[in-house]
Amino acid sequence: MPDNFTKRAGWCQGRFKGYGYRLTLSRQAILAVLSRTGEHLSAEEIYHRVHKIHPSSGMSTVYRTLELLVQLQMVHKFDFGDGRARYELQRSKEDKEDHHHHLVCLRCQRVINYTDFIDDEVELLKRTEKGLAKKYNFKIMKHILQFYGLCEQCKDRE
Amino acid sequence: MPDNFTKRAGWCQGRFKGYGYRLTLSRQAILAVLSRTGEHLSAEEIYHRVHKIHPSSGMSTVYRTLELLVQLQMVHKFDFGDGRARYELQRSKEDKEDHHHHLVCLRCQRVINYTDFIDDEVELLKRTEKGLAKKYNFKIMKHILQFYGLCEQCKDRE
DNA sequence: ATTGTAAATGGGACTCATTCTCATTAATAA
DNA sequence: TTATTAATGAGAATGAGTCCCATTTACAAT
Ligand SMILES: [Mn+2]
Ligand SMILES: [Mn+2]
Ligand SMILES: [Zn+2]
Ligand SMILES: [Zn+2]
Repeated sequence: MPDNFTKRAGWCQGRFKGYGYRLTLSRQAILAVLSRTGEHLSAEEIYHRVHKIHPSSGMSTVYRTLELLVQLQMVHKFDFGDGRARYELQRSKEDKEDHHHHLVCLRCQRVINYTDFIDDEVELLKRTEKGLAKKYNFKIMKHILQFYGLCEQCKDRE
Repeated sequence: MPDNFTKRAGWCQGRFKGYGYRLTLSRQAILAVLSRTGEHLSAEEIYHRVHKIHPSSGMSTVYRTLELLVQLQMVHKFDFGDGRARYELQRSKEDKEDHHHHLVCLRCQRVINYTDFIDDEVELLKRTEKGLAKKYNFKIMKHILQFYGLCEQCKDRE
């Protein structure tokens, strides 16, 4: 009986192969790492975890693969403002349960996924997108909405 | 009769001095450049324009001054996803006429300021911030909301 | 105007995330 | 098995931004 992580990794691998790319050991390891975490990992953090599974993988491959996964929309790439990109696996393409936004602590870099208010937000964003697209004749492809501040642990410190 | 740009630059200089900092030629030049543009300039672009006014200014000073201006909230720093920060003068601290969000072209990097829907957006953001602050005991200090896509000129190209 | 002083500067060395290059390896189809 | 060619890993290169420090400059006090 495979656990959820393993199942998810398997599904990802299938999807990946479906696009016609070769499923190498490095790529398997990267997908495994992304599948089994809920964190927002940097390329370096991913590299370290991949290294435990498949020590001969290199940083170049990690970057290359992440870039590819982002392009295939299997992974989301975020910039939380600390100078290094973060990556997060797209869980269900059929959104709803997966769709969330982020709260980022400016002090400890903790990232909280939140789904509260998402419905209101999504509705407003859709409306805004439609209005902007028409007024500026702009094809909107994505948006970024993030809140920054101090988390519970950091706001009282020192 | 000083034009608007000159007036704005003068106002900025006064504000800057009010904080107790020395008004050097480099700083004057940087404020002048920011005052007379509506664009979202990178540090390098600012450096080039400053160089025309005051050729002996260096990049270090441009970066240092921008950092200071951001800290004083006289300038906003943005990341539009192309690997270099952009800077924009805060025009009126008393918001309203100044408050806007951004539409960013992924192809030509053009940035459009828009104020449409701003009221709705601001209201939703305020509500969301309040809810998140309570639920996650998080002190929210700022947010980022940006739309990305293809501008009028780029969407039809090839 | 002159001077004393700390603030600010400029330029070049440095950092560090990411990208590039290229000789070698390995996944897949035949 | 083998041929093909995508993918890799190591390390060099890139480039935005930061840091250091000897020199200069703004400006307050004379
Ligand atoms: Mn997330
Ligand atoms: Mn703007
Ligand atoms: Zn924190
Ligand atoms: Zn464009």
